[in-house]
Amino acid sequence: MKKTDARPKYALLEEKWQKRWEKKKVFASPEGKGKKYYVLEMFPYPSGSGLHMGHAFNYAVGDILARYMRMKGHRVLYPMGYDSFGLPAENAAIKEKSHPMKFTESAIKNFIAQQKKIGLSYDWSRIVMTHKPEYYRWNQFFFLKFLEKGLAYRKKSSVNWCPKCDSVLANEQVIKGKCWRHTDTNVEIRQLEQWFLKITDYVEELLDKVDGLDWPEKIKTMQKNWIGKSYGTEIDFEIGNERWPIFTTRADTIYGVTFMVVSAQHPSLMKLVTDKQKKEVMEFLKKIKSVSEKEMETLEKEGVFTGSYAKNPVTNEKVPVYAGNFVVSDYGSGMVMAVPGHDQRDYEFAKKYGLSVKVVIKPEDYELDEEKITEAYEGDGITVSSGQFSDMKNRKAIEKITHYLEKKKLGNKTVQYRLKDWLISRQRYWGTPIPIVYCDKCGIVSVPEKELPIILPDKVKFGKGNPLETNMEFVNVKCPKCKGKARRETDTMDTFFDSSWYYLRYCDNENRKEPFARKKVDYWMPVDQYIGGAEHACLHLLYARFFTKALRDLGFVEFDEPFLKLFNQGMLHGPDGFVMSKSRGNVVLPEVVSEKYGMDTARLFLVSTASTDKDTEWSENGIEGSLKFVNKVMGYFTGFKATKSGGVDKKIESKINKTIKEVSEDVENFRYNLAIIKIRNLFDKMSEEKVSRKEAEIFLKLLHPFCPHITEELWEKIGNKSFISIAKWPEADESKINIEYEKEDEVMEKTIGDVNNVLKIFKEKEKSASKLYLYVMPNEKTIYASNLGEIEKRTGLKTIVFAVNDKDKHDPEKKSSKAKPGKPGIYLE
RNA sequence: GCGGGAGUGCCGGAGUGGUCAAACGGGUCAGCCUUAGGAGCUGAUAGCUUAGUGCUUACAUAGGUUCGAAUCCUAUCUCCCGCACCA
Repeated sequence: MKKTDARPKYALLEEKWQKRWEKKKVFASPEGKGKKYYVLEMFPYPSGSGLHMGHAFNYAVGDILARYMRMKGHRVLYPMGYDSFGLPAENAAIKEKSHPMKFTESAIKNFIAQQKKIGLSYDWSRIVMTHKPEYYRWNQFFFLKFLEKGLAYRKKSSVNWCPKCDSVLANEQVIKGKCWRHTDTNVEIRQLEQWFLKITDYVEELLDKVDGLDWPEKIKTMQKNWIGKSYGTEIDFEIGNERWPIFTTRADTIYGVTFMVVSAQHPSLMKLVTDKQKKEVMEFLKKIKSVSEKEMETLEKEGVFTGSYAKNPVTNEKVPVYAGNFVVSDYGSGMVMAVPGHDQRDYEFAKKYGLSVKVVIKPEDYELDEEKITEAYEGDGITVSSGQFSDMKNRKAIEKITHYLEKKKLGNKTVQYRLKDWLISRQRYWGTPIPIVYCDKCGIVSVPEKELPIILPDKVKFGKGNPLETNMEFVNVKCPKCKGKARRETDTMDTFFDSSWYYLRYCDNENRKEPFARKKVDYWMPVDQYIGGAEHACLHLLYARFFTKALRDLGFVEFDEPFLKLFNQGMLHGPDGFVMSKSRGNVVLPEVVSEKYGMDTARLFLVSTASTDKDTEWSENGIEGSLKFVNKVMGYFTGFKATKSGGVDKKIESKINKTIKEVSEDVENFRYNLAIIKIRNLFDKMSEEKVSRKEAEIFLKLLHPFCPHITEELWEKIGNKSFISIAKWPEADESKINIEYEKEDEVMEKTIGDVNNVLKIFKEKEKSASKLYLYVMPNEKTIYASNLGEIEKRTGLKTIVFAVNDKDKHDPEKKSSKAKPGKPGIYLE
């Protein structure tokens, strides 16, 4: 019962300050002179369930930094907004027979209220919501600009289709063959005509500039892998009378090709299938389609002969062409040359279908016997049985063979990327309408800029298919060019389009004439510190980088990279050990925690258990400790009496300056947990000594980023009229830091420890003592004397200090002879 | 399979060549205060040993480098995360 009574005390206080901050616009961030600092958290998708402790943790991390930077004297831009378009709102609305608009706006309201309760120092006047026409009209605007520039295009191709989303997905949204939102739903491949953004135009820059970013290595590696650059050779094989290009990184093994494999999903597969083989191939295709999800992971390599033969361009040998389930259709050209001697997958396939294995590379230090090998040799070595290319290092052979092919116009050196163009069409309602009209006469026609925004109509029927198609007023339009009958594009944009530039809109969120004023963006951008989870490594973070580069080339911005520094805060796990999420049902709500302990306690606790970049499991086991500390601080300042000036304690002064220095460094490096330890430590020292008002204020300032509400309250209580939120962060005076004091403390600790140890032994022997005699070096006498109170308190003994050379000291057992510098003789009685 | 990260005391976790039996918090135990305490304060919390000492064993496991390792190297095991039949 007792534990829960923190709420009334702190709730009122929190509310009071939150209101004052808002009323006085303490966190407004106008442009101006002085250094700017842009702290940004990935804006949330406003889900109906509101935010939980995991979000609170994320935002607390940013808020602490923002508050620190503000006090440091920077002009801090710290905004919040909502990624409010998207499928979940649409689905939830359908389920609850509501409208996504209604659903979303109430969710946002709820989010804002919750975030305000956490005490986050956002400049709310800069709010951005992507579902508002004032925002998404600029999506449409940018889309048209991209189209003009050739960065947006429409193409029919195999696309990922999620049957549960009822929509296509970008490659980045397909995870292990499943939909990112529906992890139990297999993504299907469909041939559709869709809108793409040419992210591949920037593939080289996206790859190159990753290295220069101050981002976690992990994220950088993930992006690089996603882009997946590999060097190789494109080689034409003749099948029938047609040339079929394939991609390989191992041109050196071309003499070892014994068959070819084309992807079973290859769009032109049937061209290769002879009449005789048709039946067999069809059966095979049917079979691999029915493979369940589970089997996908351990799938055996399977295939079927197509009936065709391919001519090896170097050897002129004819090898059979198989259709196989292990060849990826959309990488390279969807067909591979198979070299079972030097590729394990090909080897397995060859063994299964009785195809021959040829060794054309042999290791330098041992022999390979074609007949006896049990696996492919994938390493480097010397080429053998390779005609004019025999007897050379295989790496060299790659060059030679490629060169030979280039000369004969049968192939060329190429680079392959895994990255594909970004598919942005979605067959769903709750998103930005794509500003395009299809005219029978004129074809694809852009909506003129001055007609923007194309407003997403309210009235649609949800059910099967794309809801926008049910609103005829929306669909049926006049062609902007010929004024004839035309049909509006009903696909909407991927919401990652929205989140690709929201950070720019914060800089000038109310601009009605343009997406943002160049001047303002120049002032604030790039983002100095971006904070968010790692799950966006290959999604949002990649798209946003691409967008920035595209906008740069369109003349909208001047910089290359949007986010200079990225910090991945750890995931907060629920009490059950799993990542906290509504769907798992293990969420802990900030309101509940705040009610029990107060928000400052919760904030303090969240960032003090572990380093903020590590995953943490939520448990209230330790929160009592934070509450105790907050209570102690409150108590201390309630009865605070400053010493009159002149009574400055050098020791405290040293400690304070050291703490300022270290806490500043810790905060700047997200070592909040360590900063808090040092703040607590300082507090312990301060509460033992006499402290001036200035010193007390420094303590409050150090604590403020973590516990903004109580520090405002106490700041006011000790006589300040302004806000501590915008007070100046203390500067450490390093000349005042004296390590001698620390040593003194250590000596004192050691002595107290020794005394307690003796006491313990006394107790075991059932002896008792009430007096402590310390025999110290003459020059140390004052140090011990000044710490007498401390010693008495912590040992519970009446203490008398003698210098070893005091003549009339009480020393019946001659313990004074044991004394050394920093280590007094001890006698108990 | 590839890539990234991690394994520390009863627990959460600091610490990345000596100042380490290891910060800080939690828990537990003991003492004080007290009518009582779930509040506060003090101490203890690897083992043995001792009037404040000394020793042994410890930072996943096994080796190694070093005057010296939780910290560096090698191998192994375990866990987490990302990618995954990319030719």
